[in-house]
Amino acid sequence: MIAQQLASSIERRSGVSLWRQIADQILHAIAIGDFAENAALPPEMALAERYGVNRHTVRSAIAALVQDGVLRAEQGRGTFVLSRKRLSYPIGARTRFSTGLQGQTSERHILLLASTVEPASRRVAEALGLARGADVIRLETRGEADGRPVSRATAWFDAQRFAGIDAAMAETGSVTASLKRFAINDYLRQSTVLSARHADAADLADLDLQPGAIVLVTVAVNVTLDGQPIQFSESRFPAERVELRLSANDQAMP
Amino acid sequence: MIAQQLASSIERRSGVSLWRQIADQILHAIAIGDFAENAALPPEMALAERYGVNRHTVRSAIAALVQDGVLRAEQGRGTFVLSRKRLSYPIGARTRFSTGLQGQTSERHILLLASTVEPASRRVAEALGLARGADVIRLETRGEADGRPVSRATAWFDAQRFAGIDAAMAETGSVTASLKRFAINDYLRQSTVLSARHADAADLADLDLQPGAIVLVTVAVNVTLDGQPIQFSESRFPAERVELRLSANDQAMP
DNA sequence: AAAATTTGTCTATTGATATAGACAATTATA
DNA sequence: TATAATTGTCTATATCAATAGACAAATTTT
Repeated sequence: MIAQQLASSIERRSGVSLWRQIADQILHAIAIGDFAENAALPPEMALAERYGVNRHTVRSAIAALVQDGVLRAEQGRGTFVLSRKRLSYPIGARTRFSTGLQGQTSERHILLLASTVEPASRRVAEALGLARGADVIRLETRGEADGRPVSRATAWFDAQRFAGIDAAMAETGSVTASLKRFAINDYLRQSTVLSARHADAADLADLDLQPGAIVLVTVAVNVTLDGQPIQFSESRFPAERVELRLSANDQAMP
Repeated sequence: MIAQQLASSIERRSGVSLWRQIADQILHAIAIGDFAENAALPPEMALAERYGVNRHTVRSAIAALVQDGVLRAEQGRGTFVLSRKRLSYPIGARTRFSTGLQGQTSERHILLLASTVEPASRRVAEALGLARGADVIRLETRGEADGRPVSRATAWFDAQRFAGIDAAMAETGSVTASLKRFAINDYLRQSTVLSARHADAADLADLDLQPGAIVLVTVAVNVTLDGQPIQFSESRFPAERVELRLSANDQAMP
């Protein structure tokens, strides 16, 4: 009964192994709340029947999720759900990392992984309104909530105008706080483009994901109140841990 | 030089075959515009070296994309990109299917696949403000642009208030037009929740996707201007064909 | 205490995935 | 026209994924 919601369709000869497809579906069922924390998964034999596969194939899927810290298997008792539901990350004109997750986590912060100065690519130059090849600062950051990585972002700033923002980020752990040092007390998200893909090797490592994981990708431009571009960024969110939420209030312009 | 952007990281023993990972990366590179239409892919040997795999593995990836209509291989010449960039689907308080894609496609419409009356699940009842088990109409639709499926949606309406909306949808092919028959001339999107997952078997068939494809999922509630819930819906967008765009204007409340 | 349920481990076999090498067929280039 | 570059096809082999069956180990139920 509990698992009535679990989808039961898998594809053979797809280039994606059956055990991974099953693992993904279990993960999805947990993510949308079909299984409460500590709830028991259906027995291996029941899952095998449902998906029309061998018990060992189900065991491979479960083993991967146990390895991933999502499930806990106990001999003689059953297999149980460890991980909580996905974080709901609000997104809109006034998207801010820290305030957005309030109430869902007890602790959250942004970690600066690396920063470099480089010539602007076409894409970055266009977004920031700079000449192609102009110096930009690139910041690589990771967002963490309760010790779990929930985002991995790459952000670009005009190197001339925002010289030293890397140090400010390292110190404050906040984009909002860092921008205040450059006399920017408020800013808006001008545009956000959303897509999804499989995580690449670097993201797998940085976000502590298993191969085959999906990331939501947002490409965004932040602007000052009078429309000057400040920041161009690409953020990756692990789809198994985070969902993005557009609420009416967030969508409203200030 | 052309393929300088192509990522070159793949994971072994991940449950996802190497040829599928490579196919996904090529697809992604095309989707973000790294390859223009009719541009030549690097030769098979070059790709094999870049990914550190055998040429035959690259050939499997290319074969899948040729089968999928994304690439065209010509003996002696090379392999060329057929498909265009992703559609950019605007999303916000005033999301409408048809108007949103204007300028990007010459033709677009919504097809009603099926409709049924059923008791409301917990999720649907909560969203629509109905008692659990109350009758609701479920519409299954597919959005098409220039003959290509670009969305697959399931929508629920209060069966009492919107009796006959299935017929209206079949006739008009538009949610906006159908709602006008019920004296609703304007409506807003109250909330949107975004996630991503692998397409299930039904979506693979309906959206004409290859196994392993990723879909963006939006769960949304539409309300009247005074906040009464009208429609609850879950839409799936093939990530390889569609990206979702939040622009400042779309985010603004009217 | 006995029986039933459930996860854990082992062996064996089959099919899909990946590697390796050779050579043919077609097109572009020197 | 010869040469190089590129895709297409074939054979062979190794590894991973999936199936099948049997039984052990731990826990819960009767």
